[in-house]
Amino acid sequence: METGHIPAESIPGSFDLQTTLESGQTFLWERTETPETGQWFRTVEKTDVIEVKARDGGLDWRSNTDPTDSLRHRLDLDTDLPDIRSGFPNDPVVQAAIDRFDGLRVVTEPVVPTLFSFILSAQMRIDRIHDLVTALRETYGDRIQWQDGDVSAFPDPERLATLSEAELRDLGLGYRAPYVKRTAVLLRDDVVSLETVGSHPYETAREELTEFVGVGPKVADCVLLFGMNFEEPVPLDTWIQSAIETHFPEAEQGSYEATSRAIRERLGPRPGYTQTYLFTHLRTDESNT
DNA sequence: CTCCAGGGAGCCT
DNA sequence: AGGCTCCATGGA
Repeated sequence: METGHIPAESIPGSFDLQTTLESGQTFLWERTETPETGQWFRTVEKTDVIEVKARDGGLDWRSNTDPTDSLRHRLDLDTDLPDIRSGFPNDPVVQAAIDRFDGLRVVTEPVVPTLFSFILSAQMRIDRIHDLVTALRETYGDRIQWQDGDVSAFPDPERLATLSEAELRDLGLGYRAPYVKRTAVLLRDDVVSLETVGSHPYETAREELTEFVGVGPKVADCVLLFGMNFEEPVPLDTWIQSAIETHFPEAEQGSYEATSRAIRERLGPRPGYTQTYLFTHLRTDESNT
């Protein structure tokens, strides 16, 4: 096992590890918390196990490989966060979100697990999405040997494509079970290439992602924002729709496509970042203003 | 009991 | 293109 540290001085602006990993952007990390060791987060990327812990504004890490480059990319540690936040619109609810969440960053997680995660996300609470992603990992993912017992990687499309709809329903996926299987087949057979999608402009890429089953415009936006490093997507989920009604009523245009363009214009140069702050704020604020 | 959760597919006009 | 209806599951 290797260990190391990513110092705060190398990160432009602050970083809140827990909020970033537990705000519904990614479902691929497990939190392990003990009084002796503190709060660690663990994920598996192919055959690499990566563990991180916040310390002194930076990150301690433990891994079976040097994860520094991967972490900097996944957790957006090279982005000048104060610069991003200063571009947010001068709107009361947006400013309230900024005040509450200091070091929230928008992740770029491995795209295939992100795609399946957000297919599962339809009409589900965030804790349950994480539970289902974990169930998929632990039931059908490859085991990677690690310190105190094995850990599980997210199963690849080839594996998921071999599963029956009934096997997926047994995990609690409900009506999303056939979506997962059919999308896995499309990926396995390379009917839709994620690499090609990623090379196209935002709206084209979103349209192409909806060729997967269980992927409409909202899920596609989440995949582009949290898995493919696009800056434009503003996923219009129930929370953001509600925020539009209350705070940006003129952006409501009837259709997803038109409303998406209108709200994007109102959220500054990095709409996806603004959206993530808004979503995290509204979802966790009881007064809901 | 009802209502809701980071929606989308299938089918209708 | 746009509007309906149905879809599993678990928690409040």
